[in-house]
Amino acid sequence: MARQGSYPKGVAKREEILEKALEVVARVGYSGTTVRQLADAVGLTQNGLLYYFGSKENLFVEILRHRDRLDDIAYGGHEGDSGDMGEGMAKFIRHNTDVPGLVQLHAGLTAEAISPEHPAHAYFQERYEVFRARGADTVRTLQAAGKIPGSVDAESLATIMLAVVDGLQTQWLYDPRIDMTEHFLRFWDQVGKLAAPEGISR
Amino acid sequence: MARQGSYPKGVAKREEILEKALEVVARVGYSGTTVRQLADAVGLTQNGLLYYFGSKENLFVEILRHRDRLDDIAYGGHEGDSGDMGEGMAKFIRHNTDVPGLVQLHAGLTAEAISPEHPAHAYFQERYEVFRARGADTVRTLQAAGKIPGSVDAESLATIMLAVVDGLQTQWLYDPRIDMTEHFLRFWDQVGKLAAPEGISR
DNA sequence: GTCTATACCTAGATAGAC
DNA sequence: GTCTATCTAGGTATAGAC
Repeated sequence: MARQGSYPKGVAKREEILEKALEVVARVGYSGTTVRQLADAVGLTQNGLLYYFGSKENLFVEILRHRDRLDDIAYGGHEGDSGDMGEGMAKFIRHNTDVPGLVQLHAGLTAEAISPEHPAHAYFQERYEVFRARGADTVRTLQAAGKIPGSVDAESLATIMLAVVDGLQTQWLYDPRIDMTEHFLRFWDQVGKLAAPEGISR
Repeated sequence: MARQGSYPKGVAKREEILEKALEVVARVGYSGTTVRQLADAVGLTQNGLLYYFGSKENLFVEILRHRDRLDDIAYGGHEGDSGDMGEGMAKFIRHNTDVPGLVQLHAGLTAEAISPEHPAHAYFQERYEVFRARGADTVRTLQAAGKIPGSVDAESLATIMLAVVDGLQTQWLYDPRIDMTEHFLRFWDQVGKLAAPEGISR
């Protein structure tokens, strides 16, 4: 079907829209942003823009996917460095502090897409699953290395960690004085202490 | 100004609307619910309903306040029983499992009301503050009783606990197989273990 | 004080011209 | 690939009946 975007111009415009949209969302906030505003920002009419993404929701999902790709490169922390799981997460959180618009978009869409019919539902559902699975894997690696006790349930810890990150972001959005990174590190510290309580090794 | 609702009939109708709205939201979901549907459910026109609450958002905030009052009575856990902080929370979470519509409403509005201009913003902001303060107080009580080490920052633990609850709810909304209560209890268990690591008291 | 009817506005989506 | 025109849905404001 010769997918749209196969022509250089279209591809470039798509990119431009993604970039600008991010800027606008960052400034205006997610719920406040309308398609028209975004269209204005790139010199298109509403429908000129929708031609590229089909719908508002689709555009926003694309923004998040775009971010995921970038983050995955920057903070992926795939191979090897699982010893620094906490520090990797902390870096990621710290980075998020600089892009409140994105965080708001993420939080907003997450909530909106809870109904299974929502166009963005699959994206988030899958994202949660992937992150939980990855997290659990890393935890198991840490357990094998003796950094986390084997008694801890890997899936559960991964789930809780994700919850902490999500939850802290919400609170931060309501009160930017809240230091997400610090709170997360305190949480992670406690997890670490479980392995080596009060300097007693066993 | 002779506030509306000073007449018995109005008061009763308000109650009825609140109840029915809850039912509808529970069934249709938050984002799917329209004012017209709610109006139909209580045998009013759209504007007949809006007469009572002014706007859609206002109505929803009222629903949440209403729930807060009920929950506060049922799971408030104010005086004395702070020793069971975790169990109290767990009960609350377990209860939420039975009212997914409410949880969805809460999650949806929380995200939507992040912009400071949103009519529900103040409600959530204040709620977070109150819950953090209350939680921190309880933590301090537990510390005084030696159930949590003094080295833990009470505010931080309260913040994290709130985050865990919020975050678990989101994941649960995306996948009801996730056992929020169990995950929360695991989390809380670990907190407890910090005080008595591996049976070593100090 | 309680409620209806009407009219209005915003915002997203669709169809078809260019 | 982009625009104009048009449609629809849903929330809101106002006037006034009961």
